Amino acid sequence: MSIQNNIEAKIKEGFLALYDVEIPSVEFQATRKEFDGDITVVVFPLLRYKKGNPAQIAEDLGSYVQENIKEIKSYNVVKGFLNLVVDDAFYINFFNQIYTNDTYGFVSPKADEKAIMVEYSSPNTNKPLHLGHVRNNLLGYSVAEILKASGKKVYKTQIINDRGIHICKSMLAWQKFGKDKTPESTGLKGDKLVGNYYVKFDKEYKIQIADLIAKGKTEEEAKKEAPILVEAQEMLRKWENGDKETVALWQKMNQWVYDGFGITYKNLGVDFDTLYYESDTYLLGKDVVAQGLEKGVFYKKEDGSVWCDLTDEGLDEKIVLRSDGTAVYMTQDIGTAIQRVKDYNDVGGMVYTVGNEQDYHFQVLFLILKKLGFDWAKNLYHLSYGMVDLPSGKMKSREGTVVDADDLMVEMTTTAQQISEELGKLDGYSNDEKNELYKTIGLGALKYFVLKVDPKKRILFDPQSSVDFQGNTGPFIQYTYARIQSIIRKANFDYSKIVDISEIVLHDKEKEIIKQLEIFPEIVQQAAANYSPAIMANYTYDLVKGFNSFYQNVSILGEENQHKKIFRVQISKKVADIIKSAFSLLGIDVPKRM
RNA sequence: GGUCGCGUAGCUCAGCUGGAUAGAGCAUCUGCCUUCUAAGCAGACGGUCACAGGUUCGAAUCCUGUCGCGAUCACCA
Repeated sequence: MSIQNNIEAKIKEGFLALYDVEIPSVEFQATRKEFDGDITVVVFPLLRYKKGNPAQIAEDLGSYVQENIKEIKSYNVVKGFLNLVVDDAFYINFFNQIYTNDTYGFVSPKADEKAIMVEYSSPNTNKPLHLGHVRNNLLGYSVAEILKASGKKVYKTQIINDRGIHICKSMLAWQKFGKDKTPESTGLKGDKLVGNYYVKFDKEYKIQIADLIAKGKTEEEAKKEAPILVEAQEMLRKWENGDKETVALWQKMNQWVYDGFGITYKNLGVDFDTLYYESDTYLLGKDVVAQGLEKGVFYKKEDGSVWCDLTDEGLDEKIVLRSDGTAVYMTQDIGTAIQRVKDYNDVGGMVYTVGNEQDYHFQVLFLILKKLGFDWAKNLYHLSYGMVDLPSGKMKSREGTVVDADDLMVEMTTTAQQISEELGKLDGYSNDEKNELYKTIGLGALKYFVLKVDPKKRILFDPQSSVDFQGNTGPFIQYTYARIQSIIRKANFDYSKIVDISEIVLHDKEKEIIKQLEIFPEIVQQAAANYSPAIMANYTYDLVKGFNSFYQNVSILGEENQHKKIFRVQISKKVADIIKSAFSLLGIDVPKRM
């Protein structure tokens, strides 16, 4: 039983004994540091059950608790707050208990529990990944890892948007303007090469529009009639009809893109358990629509199009099948969701990592799946995140105002290298080891920068001022980890034995750290429940701040009392372990030195 | 216009399932490397928690309205 549960039970018991009234719950908070104590009982809410002076009630309860719980050393009352001082022995015991637990804070998945499928990344295959995708990837990966740690079985997946008019645009432009160019011949990453032709298409398209307008067409007409667009549409029709040449070209260029993406994913450190391709799934969902029609979930309009009426739910009517019988985006998403549960029959819920411009779409999708009667539909979550904006505004691929994912990672690594070289602490490291470290630090800075912010908030990224390496940053936390590794390397004595409670008196800083360690399992659960890597990031920062203060103010290896020395090394090691665990949930590596 | 989200220090963000005097980092300014890594520590400065009402013993937090910013409301994806 945790100390808090124990106190809660005794407060209830005491309340009954003192006032003959039963209370349903007790409100706790950590004691603010300007007051003496560890745990605080807020008495105000109890006044509902027993009228009186809150300070007096606090006094009575404090006295009762102190007498009945041996870990409560003393108490004091400030207004309606009952501050309880917990005995050192409790914290030392607690620490001893978790010290050797390598998976502290993590819950292993239960055999009979349903799995969650987490979708993220889901790029279009006509252009390279940019900073927006980076946020998506980091969020999706991290939430998947956090869910795993919280005790869920997780499948990571994506739906690759590998078909459609936008894909045909880059295919067509390549055919027209770069037929002999390949990743091999140009030395370009495949996704970059293909992306260049997507931009090229847009340029050509704009020229043709201007041309048509000059010849007297309206802008609207020009946009529809530009020959290059008409050709792209024709190409899409050919693809849909299975035209051999078109399909072969599509396969070739998509493969270039996949090879490029593969490199980016590897560098970013994200992975997937299973992949879905839109070219396989875009026709799915039509049967379901037919079934939904029978059930009366959908209805048909005169022109043959099928709709779902969501006006009762405060939403609009939504089309689920075109009048010509073809699928729309919504049809496809309905079909894909169902397909996934068919493929992985232990899946009981899904998380979709998609930007907040699609909030409405997912609201509708989830509602429709519920109406269709799928029991897993209640466990669908849209992990909606804010856009990443530049000081100049929104990123636009076609206009070349994007921050490229590969370039960004290189820049971060270079910055890490510059700082490391200035500090010059890496004597004895080989070039390979150094380069590996620069990557760890650079990516750590980038990932932490992105993940520490609440997902639903938009991020402003200024390439000029770039990402910090000091203060509340990834490298700051990595640095603390590296320092602890240094202590462990230097601790050339046996510190494996558990320290006896009677041998030491806790330093305030040590107590702070143990309290922080105590809440780690709760933080994992909280981060999972809120789908929020930011909660994990901010926790780690608090833990590290506490440790640094300890490190700078208290001697560890220089401590003369052997018991204290051992205990301090153990605390340091445990903090390092938790940093590593917490950062692994954010997808961030930690270095042995830096 | 309807709907949804956001608005906290000069800047970037915590805190939001209501509790004590609203916290960090960056920037600016003071100290601290003959002692375990100064990417650090200790401190100073900095606030009408967008605004106005309401609920409550108590509101940055919950409710209503206003303003500002963003997204969305396609037989596009």
